Amino acid sequence: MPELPEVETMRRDLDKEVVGRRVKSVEATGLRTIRRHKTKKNFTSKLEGRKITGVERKGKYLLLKLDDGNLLVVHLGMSGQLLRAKSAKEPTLKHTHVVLNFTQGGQLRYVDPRTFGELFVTQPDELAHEVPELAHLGFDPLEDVMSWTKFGDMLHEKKTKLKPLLMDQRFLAGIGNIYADEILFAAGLRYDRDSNSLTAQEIRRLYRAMVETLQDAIKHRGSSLADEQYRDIFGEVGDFQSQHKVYDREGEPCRRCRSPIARVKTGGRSSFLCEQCQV
DNA sequence: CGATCTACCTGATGGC
DNA sequence: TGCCATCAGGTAGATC
Repeated sequence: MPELPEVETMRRDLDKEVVGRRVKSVEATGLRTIRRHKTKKNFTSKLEGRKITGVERKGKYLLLKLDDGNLLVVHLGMSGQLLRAKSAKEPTLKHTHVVLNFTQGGQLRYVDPRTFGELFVTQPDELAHEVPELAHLGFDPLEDVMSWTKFGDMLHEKKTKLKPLLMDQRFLAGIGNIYADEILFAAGLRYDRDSNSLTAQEIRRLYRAMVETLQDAIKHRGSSLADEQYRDIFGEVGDFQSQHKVYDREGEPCRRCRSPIARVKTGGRSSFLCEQCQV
């Protein structure tokens, strides 16, 4: 579910809402969400008594810094939500797997119906060998400065289709199925273009489309689709879906040329595009 | 190496 | 009303 804009929206709100708070106690229901820890106690004991000192994001991962130097790593998978509760009395949603109780009152809850997401506590210097998928993340399109010419060199080094490359977290960190389609439309490029076939102008357009689309989506607090499964930490839906040019718009007129948006299946997932505007 | 499939899960939706 | 198939913002691992 959540891609870079949704995770960044949550990061900014968490920075205001939970940084400076101390964890009094932790409730973990079941082991699946905290599967990197062998026991519940092994997870909860690393959080209890700790103060949260900062919140960072790497790609789609949230990293909550603790005052003992450790990190609480959160990956939301397809259906994970972090929700700020002002008190324990607020009704608990089904599929609530982890609850952090703060000393000053209030909670942070992790809810995840499909349980693809996970939480774990680790030491920063052990990230590299304990969490290879995080250590091997590609560059973050908003955090890491890169010239479009360097970006072009990286595209030319790969011999793969454009969309899978944009979504490859080891190449670029944070882009998923929605934003890959939106970025490709904004750049006027098809999902199945060979990454080493782009002209200098197309590379520049793609780089610009990537940065602008992601920034725009953050301004709109991310995308919530029909099921409204993406919610921010206050339980509110995002607004960027109203700005989508192609994603989930099969058969609707292209906002640029009026021809119907097409939907194709590739690699088991849907891609949306305008056959006229994307070449 | 790249492309494609499978598995991990629950829940919503649509056809019959 | 129910039953079944299909689909969903992610990722890793197997296979060809």
